[in-house]
Amino acid sequence: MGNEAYNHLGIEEPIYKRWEASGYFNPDKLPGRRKKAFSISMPPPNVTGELHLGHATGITIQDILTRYHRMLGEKTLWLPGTDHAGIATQILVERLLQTEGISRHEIGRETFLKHVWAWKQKYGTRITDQIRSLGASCDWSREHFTMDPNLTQAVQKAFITLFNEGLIYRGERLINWCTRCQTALSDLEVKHKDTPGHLYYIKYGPFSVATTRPETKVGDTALAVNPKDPRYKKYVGKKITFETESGSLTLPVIADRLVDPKFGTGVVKVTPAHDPADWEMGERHKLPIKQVVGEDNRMTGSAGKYASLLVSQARDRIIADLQAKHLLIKIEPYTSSVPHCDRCGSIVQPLVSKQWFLKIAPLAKPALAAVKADKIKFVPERFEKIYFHWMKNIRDWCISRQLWWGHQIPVWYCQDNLKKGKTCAPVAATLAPNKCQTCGGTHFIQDQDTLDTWFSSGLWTFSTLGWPNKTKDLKTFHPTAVMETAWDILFFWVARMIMFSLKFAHEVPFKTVFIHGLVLDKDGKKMSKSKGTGIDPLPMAEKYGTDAIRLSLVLGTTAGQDFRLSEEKIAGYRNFINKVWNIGNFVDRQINSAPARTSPPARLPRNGGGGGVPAGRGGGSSLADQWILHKQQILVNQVTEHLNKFRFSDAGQALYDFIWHDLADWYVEIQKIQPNSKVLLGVFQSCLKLLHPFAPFITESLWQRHNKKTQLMISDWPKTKKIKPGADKEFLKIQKLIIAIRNSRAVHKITPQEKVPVYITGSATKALMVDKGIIEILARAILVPTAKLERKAHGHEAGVNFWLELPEASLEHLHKEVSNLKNYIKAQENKLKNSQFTKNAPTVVVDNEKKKLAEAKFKLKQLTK
RNA sequence: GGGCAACUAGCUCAGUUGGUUAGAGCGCUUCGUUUACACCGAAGAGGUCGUAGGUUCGAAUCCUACGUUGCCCACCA
Repeated sequence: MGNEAYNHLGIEEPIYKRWEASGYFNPDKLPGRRKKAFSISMPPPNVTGELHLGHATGITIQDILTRYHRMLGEKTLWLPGTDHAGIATQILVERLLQTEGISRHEIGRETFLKHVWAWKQKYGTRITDQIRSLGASCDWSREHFTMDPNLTQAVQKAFITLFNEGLIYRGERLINWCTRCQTALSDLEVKHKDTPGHLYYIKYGPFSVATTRPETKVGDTALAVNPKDPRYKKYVGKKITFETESGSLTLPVIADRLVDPKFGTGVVKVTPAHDPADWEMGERHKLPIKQVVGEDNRMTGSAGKYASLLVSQARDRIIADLQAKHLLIKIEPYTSSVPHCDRCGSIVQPLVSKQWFLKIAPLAKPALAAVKADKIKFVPERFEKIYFHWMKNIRDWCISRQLWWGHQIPVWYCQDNLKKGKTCAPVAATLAPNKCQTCGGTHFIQDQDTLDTWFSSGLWTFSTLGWPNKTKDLKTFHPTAVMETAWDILFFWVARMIMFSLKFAHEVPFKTVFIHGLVLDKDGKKMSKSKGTGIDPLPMAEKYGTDAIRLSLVLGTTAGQDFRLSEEKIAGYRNFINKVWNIGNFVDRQINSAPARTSPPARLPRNGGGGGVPAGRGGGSSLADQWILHKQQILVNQVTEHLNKFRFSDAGQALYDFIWHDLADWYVEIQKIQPNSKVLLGVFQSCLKLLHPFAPFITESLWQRHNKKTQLMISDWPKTKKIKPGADKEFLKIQKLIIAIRNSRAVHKITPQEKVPVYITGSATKALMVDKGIIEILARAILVPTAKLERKAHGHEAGVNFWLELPEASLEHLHKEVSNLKNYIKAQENKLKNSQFTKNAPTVVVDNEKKKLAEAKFKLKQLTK
């Protein structure tokens, strides 16, 4: 009975249901008077998302923080939600419709959006259900979606405010255009990949010009050289006329610092419409802009005879034409950095387009200052540097997307004057204005574009609490305490939340940013679904239990550091969970079967030899009881301290070590000899509390065996106390002696069944004999106290010499120890002889070294008697 | 081109402001079904902390170079 391994199946789901039904995920329903508020905003996963280990890591850490602070008695809110994920969701639904042969252009915007909402209705809870299965104790009654009416209201309010302040503007500028997604992208959504290609050297009159994109040469509007380059000084400011693949052309020669004289030939063709650097030069020198690549990835009408060709075709044609005219000097293999769409992976075309932009500098400045002033702290700290660097070099943010799924830009254009060929000033408003302020017209149409998904997520911490309304939640829970996220969305999201929150909520969005690492596969590669190298957390949870998954994602990891995960690791923590389960079974058995034996054996008064056990403390408790209670209190202090400092791994590791190696390996074994079920139960329940944030299911399940009416989730966190040093000293001697005897037995190949007489002698003999029973059983020995040392000892520990009764003395195993001791003593003596050391080192350190030397010498003497 | 991180036992990783004879898990070796647990217990082997210098009484820990790997940022055509 009760001998079965822990089976999480059938345990986790009812427990989660009970938690949720209790209402305690909601801070308003928590019992007791809770003054201090603690809140975390959950980074909203994409509605299209499927739970991966990255989510699981974040959810686990956030849940640890949430459960910990709830147990501390704080008014704790963890607010969940999902993100509409503009591009990702639109692509997904488009593909879905395509399988039915429907294109979104056929059905139109309104019908398409109905399909997307229907999809969201159907599958949008998948990700939140998965988050529930991880045990997340977030307040589902406050769940939000970025396109909820109140969040949409927040987005509109934010946009209109920025618009009216002149921080949002519309303009024709060079942007990143994904020809596949058919939308503009922000700089962040573009990933540069080193791509092997060619460097073409083309004859431009007197110059040789190197380029990787010869097809853009039909869009050239200048040639540029470095102002300091003596080779070309005489050309600067002049116009040159030269032969091209399509006839003769005249271009000005400008001087610009952007040109690197060492690269290529030091002469650059300038194509302002299709290259960021060229665009910048074009602005500086007021160059004409000639767009030759269109949004459809084909050459435009301005490209002359190459018009309507695909970009790649145009390139081949131009090269052929140049060759025919002997204008191509040479081709070199060359690897250059080519922009790709972060979403779909196709090549991004830089081109000029009319888009909405957010002026970022006025927002970035306070966002920088807040972190500099430590109003926001990053854990680990090094990410502040990365944040600063990015913030300082940030450029205006292209916020409009040519998508249908998202927040439609709340800007209205008057149509009436348009007929007369005039344009009125656009108006930013939630609804169409009644009357045009410019012309009195009454017909308006709304801007067709939507906002970048990250515009709405940037408002997340406060829009979910009710902003722009002045709600109680906003007042109570904002700023949030911690933002827990991965480093890969530091710029996308964290930086923008800081800017927006300072702008609109007039305070920081969170006080600490905790950054976890990415989960890598066991070969150290980023997990990838397409490559099949990923571990899917849900089947793993099914197999090993959710608690084991949670532990494997937190223990043995460091903040900000990517870490590897393997199934073996998860199995290891499953074993630990099983250990906890079995300790629970043992505790039950002790309580039920041995209630009469709870009083410990009578104690002899201890002399302790100075600094021993505090006499009054613990009354009738045994040395083992005192030891475990002492260690237990150290554990409470450590776990609390680690959690306060976001050292989740250290906290979990301390628990793992204590529960397995102190509680199970020693104290439980001693309970079989010297039961004290009161202490046992107390220590165990304290462990359940400390472990609960990490492994909520098993701890709650075990807790409710003895506390049917209460929930561990809302029990009080154990209190930290000052540690009295030395309270464990006497028991440590017993432990050492047992280990030493076991060691000797193993070396001498004494089988475990065989109980052997062990002779002990020395000053501590009397004290140790008090716990004779423990030593004899755990070391499988019969202790024989002896007046004096009768032969060479097999060991010296804890103030006694001991030797085993063996037909022949075999002391070989001691040789190594003796030689180690000798070496150590020599090193210590040298150290202490060094006057520089004794002079400079703190006295505590010196004294400690002296003490260690004395101990080693004494031990050596005992062993060589 | 700039920057960041990692390099510690066969493998995966700790090592909290420099101070015990550098730790854990897995794996390995030997032994063991002792009434919580074989998803277990006991004992053990295994590391000159990437390399070379430097600072210091003292360095895995601080500084400087270098090497290897990974990542981020960047307008080098």
